Amino acid sequence: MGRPPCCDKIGVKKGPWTPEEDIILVSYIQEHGPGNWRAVPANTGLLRCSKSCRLRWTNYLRPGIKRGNFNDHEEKMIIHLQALLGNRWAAIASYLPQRTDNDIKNYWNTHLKKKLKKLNEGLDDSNINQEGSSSVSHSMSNKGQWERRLQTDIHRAKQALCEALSLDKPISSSPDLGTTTPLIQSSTTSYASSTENISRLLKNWMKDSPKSPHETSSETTQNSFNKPAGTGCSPSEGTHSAATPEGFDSLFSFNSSNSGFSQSVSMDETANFPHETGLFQDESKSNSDTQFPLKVIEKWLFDDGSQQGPYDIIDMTLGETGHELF
DNA sequence: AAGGAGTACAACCGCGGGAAC
DNA sequence: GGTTCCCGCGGTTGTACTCCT
Repeated sequence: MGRPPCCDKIGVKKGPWTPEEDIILVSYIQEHGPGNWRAVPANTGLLRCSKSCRLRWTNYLRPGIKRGNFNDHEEKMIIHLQALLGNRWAAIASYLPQRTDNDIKNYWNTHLKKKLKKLNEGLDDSNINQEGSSSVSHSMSNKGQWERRLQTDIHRAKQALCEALSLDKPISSSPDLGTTTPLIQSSTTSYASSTENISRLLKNWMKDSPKSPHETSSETTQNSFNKPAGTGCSPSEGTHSAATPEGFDSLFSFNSSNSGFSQSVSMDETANFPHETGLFQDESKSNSDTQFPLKVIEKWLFDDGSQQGPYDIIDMTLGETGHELF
C-alpha cells in the first residue's frame, strides 16, 4: 500500500548550502527542470532531503528572484495584501513575482510588523493628544494615500486588461470557456496553454519591452524551465517558469525606469498585474476556491459587465474612499 | 577594541491537501 | 476505500552580520 518512503533521515545534511551544492542542484534542474524533488537527491548525490532541495531552489536559486531591499511600492503592496489575505505568503508572493514567500514573510516579520506597530502607536498617541476627527495623524494620512493610490492602480489595470481582452475576442468569446475567466481554457492541466493566454493578453504591451537585464547568465536556465516540468510545479513555480520570467521581470519591476512597458502602462500600474499572477495561481490550483479575496479580485478583473470593483473589498478593509488625490 | 543587543535572512519543522499505490 | 507519501505552505529557529555602548 502507498508509495515507497521518500527519503530516510539518516545521512541527510542540514544547515547552510554550499556553493558546490548550489551548482549541483542548479545544473541538475537545468537539465531536468524543477519538480520530482524526490529524485533530486538520489540523482545528484546531494546529501539533502528533497524538501530541502525544493526550498533551496524556490527561495534562493530560482531565476527571476529579486533580492535585496524592498522598495516602497512593494512594501505597500505587501502591507495591503497582508491586510486582505492575512498571512498567506504564497498568495501574496504570487502578486510580487520577483519575491519569494519566504522573503516576504521575513520582511513582514522583521520590518513591517514593527513599522505598523509604530504607526499604530503613533496613531494612538495622536488620538490621545488631539481629540476629534480632525486629528488624523500624518502617518495615517500617508497610509490612506497609498491605499487610494492602490485602488486607482487596480482600476487602471482593469481598464488595460479590458482593452487587451477586446483584442482577443475569439478567445474570450469562446463558448467553452468559463464566464468569469474568459482567458482560461477549460483544461486544468497545462500551464503551457495558459502561457499562451497570458502571452496573448500581454503581447501588445510586451512587444515594445526591451530585454530584461536579467537575461544574462540565468537565461539558459530560465529557458529550460519554460517547458512543463511535470506535476511537481507549484503555483509560484508555474508563475515564474511558465510565464517567461524575463517578461514578467520587466512587467513587475517596480524600480524599473527603462522598461518599454512603462510607455503604455505607467509604473504605478505595474502594481496591478497581480491579476496576471493571480490568474496563474488560480489556474494552477485549478478549482481551488479557498482564496476568497483573490477570487473576487480576479472575478472582478475579468468581469467586463461589472461596475463594481475591488473598491468594495478594499472599502471593507479600509472603510474609506477618496479620489481627491487623483 | 570588545562584548552585548538588535537585526536580517536562510533554513528547518510540522501540518494539511491531494495524489499515488 | 484506505493507507502512505509528496508537495506546498506558514510558523519558527539558528546563525551571521551590524550597530551601539
